[in-house]
Amino acid sequence: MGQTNLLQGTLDLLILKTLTLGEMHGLAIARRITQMTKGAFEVKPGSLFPALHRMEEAGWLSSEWGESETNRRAKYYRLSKAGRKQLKAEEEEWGRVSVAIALALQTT
Amino acid sequence: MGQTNLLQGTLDLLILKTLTLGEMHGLAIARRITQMTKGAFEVKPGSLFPALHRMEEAGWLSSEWGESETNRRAKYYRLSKAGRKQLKAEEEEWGRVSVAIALALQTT
DNA sequence: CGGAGACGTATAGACTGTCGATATAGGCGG
DNA sequence: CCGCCTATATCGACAGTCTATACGTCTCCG
Repeated sequence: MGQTNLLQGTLDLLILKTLTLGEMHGLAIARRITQMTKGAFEVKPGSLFPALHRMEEAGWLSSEWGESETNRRAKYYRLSKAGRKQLKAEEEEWGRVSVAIALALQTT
Repeated sequence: MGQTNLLQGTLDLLILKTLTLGEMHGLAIARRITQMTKGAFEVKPGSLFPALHRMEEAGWLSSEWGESETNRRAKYYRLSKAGRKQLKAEEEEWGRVSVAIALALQTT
């Protein structure tokens, strides 16, 4: 049993949300997620890149090669229109799920 | 793409919580979860039983054959001491996770 | 009674997503 | 020039969920 396993299914949501802040390259997204969640989530490369590729495949992201702030070659990702729609859907889904579980947990 | 896919990792939590209401057989647990979450989650047999077996294997539950209210043979599950401890841990974990995601989602 | 259907448990197979480990490549500094 | 950091990438293992299917048995009803 790992330690800070992030809930399956939430990674897409976090990536999409992060990209609303502007285009960003892979590791920068991961860092931003760690930061936004105050360190609660650490996204490992082995999870991040498969997710990015899958999401690009799905048409939610578009990408473009560029250069990072530190002069390394980096692939910049940007939200597509479909991605924005997906984000909205996943935010709503998250709302439903978290309310449902909160409901269950407060049951005496 | 199924419809009401429940987040991986939350099933154990919901089962453990349900069993704090008293011992219960498999399908009754599933029905109770649907009810506690106001229909948001439907736990299918193909998810439920593997989970129950896994959790019993882990020592969180104990089981005993008996008879259901409708006179069918049914296996009654009960929380063990370790199960109560596990529930507490998972409740806390859920708290951390949901706060972290809420934090990320409210980021402007 | 005899068949239909509901109840309850169970498993197999496909599929998806995460993780750890490892690899490559280029820039930067000593 | 060599080691370290950044950045992307992939592979294999693994866990957990879903669909579909199966089987026994109790109840109800014709």
